[in-house]
Amino acid sequence: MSKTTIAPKRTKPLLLTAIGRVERETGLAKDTLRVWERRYGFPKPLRDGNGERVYPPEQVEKLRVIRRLMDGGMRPGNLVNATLAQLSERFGALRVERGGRSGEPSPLLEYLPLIRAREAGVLQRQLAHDLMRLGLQRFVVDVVAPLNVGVGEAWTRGELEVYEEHLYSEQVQHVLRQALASAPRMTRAPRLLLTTLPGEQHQIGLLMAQACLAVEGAECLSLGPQTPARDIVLAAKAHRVDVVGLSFSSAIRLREARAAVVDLRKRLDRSIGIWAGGGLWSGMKEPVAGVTMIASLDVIPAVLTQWREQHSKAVYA
Amino acid sequence: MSKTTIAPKRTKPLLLTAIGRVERETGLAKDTLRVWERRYGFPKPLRDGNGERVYPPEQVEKLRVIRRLMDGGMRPGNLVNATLAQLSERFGALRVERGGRSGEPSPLLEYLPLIRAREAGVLQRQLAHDLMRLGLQRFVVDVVAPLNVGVGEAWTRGELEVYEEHLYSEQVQHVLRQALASAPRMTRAPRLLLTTLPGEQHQIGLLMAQACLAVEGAECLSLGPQTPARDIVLAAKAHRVDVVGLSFSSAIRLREARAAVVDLRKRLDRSIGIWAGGGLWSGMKEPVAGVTMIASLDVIPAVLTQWREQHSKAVYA
DNA sequence: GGAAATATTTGTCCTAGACAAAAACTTTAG
DNA sequence: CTAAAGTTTTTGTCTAGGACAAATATTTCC
Repeated sequence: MSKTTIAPKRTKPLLLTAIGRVERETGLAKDTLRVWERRYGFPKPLRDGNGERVYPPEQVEKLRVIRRLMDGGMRPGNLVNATLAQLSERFGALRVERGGRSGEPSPLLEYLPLIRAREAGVLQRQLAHDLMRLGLQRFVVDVVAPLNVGVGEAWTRGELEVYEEHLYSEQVQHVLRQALASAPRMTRAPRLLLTTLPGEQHQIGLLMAQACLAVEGAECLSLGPQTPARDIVLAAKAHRVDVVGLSFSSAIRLREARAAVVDLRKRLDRSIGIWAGGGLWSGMKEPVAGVTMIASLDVIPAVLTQWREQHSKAVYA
Repeated sequence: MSKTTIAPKRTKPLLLTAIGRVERETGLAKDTLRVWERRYGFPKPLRDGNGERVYPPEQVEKLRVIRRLMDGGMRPGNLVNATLAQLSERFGALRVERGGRSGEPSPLLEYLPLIRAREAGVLQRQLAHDLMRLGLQRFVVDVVAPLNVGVGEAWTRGELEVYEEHLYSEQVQHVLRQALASAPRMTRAPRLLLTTLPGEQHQIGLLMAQACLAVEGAECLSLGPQTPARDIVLAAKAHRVDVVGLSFSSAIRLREARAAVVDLRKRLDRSIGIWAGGGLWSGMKEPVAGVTMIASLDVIPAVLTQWREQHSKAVYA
């Protein structure tokens, strides 16, 4: 290189975002961003001195909105060439039926204002209060679970900001962990290893499951979120667990999740059960062989009972 | 298409892994995997019917080991053409000086056996005991922080499995959250918004910071990990915080972290401070303008005091 | 010894084409 | 009118090989 590089060589203009960063911020893969540009003409990033894409903030913002509408079930083809204003209007049209049954007195009505008002303290106290009132089991099933669905939907419809959802998660997690810590530690069978697969970040599903299981006396060992399949196999072996429990929020693609579970089933010793739970499976048709699907927290006690019956038979027969 | 597609079209052979999954499992980008194949001849995946790469498990395993050695500072060029056995030997040669000062009576000696023995219950009791004995502040600074570093190093050297580290994290998190819940909730200035940037998953750093800050009476609001810059800005505004606190483990590249912090500084109102903490910054030379770097939890009280002094001056002067 | 210049290594980005899975739409049968 | 079966469109992910700058290692010079 010559010595004429006195001028700063690559001072990226203020706030323009490279493709890698856009991928991280929007969750849209680099390949996807490029193919949209080719097909739909949006996004249309500027280019820096090296011919590399740089995205102005408005485009990143619009991508974010599109992503959100897509999470609600819309397809990009119709979205990319709409204006931001037009996109905002479409939030109302999002399908709401995700959870299924409605009409019940949802805790959402009570809690959503608290989340919206950003009253972290009040929110936490209300949660703690409901926990006291209902007991851990009912609190999880009747309050936290539907609340989660509701918050997810509200977010999808654009009624909540990301940070409001983050704050909510944090409070719920705090309350649940506290409750778990004070719950008596049982050591009845089955021994369970709880975790999520890589890509699934939501911890709350895991905590809810742990709570329901702990209440029923099962011995839980949680690895936290995102354990690679290989390490789940190793851990299950090392800790001699009877069952591996996996949690899936509905924020993940059904196909991928299915494939991952099938893969794990292949790698894991047949004597170890796999229980796959979470909102994701509620819409599923065909089950995976050798895997118990738990579409709702309600059925955990039944699944446990069944396991214990089968297992005691196997042992004493 | 003809109707001769009676034979199953694309039954992926058992346990072979497509490039997307390898990316998720090893953390190596698709581009990187392809460029290594071109340059070094490893990995050398098979091809499926469509000419797409499928990786056999041994290669994925080796990639995982390589990734681990690279996290310890080695470079791929020398690693990719070594056998698995040769790679194992190199774990011993990893640089150990990361933390800097050593020779202190490390809690690692006491705890590592517990983690290794997979005694979740004992581990948690020991942590709780030390918490009682030392108080939250000292517990965090003298036990959890060095323990974290030690566990990270042990993992890097191949002395711990991923699932052992996961289990450790989960226990520590539990104990810390419990302690935080029972700590009195102060409402003294400054108001802090705590979170991590996208890509930084480690929650423990965040919790440690929260603990140290809570002890000093600062009002903390944690959003949990991985809040996009845009949402940090919105949240800081909505909650009228004085300072945004960010935690960085050393598992992230310094350059990217720096860029992200600089970017946030640009977007955030100048009246709102940014405190960037975590193991990552201990090796840093030049600070970022307008950002307070907190290389160690020790200095949090001092930083708080300083902020309070400056701020009271500003208000009453 | 240490600083400066040079060389190598390495990750990320580029283009533009291909194809299969999923979704939407159309047709056919009961 | 519903349901199954077939067709078309939409969409994401994969491919190849080239390019380049940042990071790291090595040599040269004082």
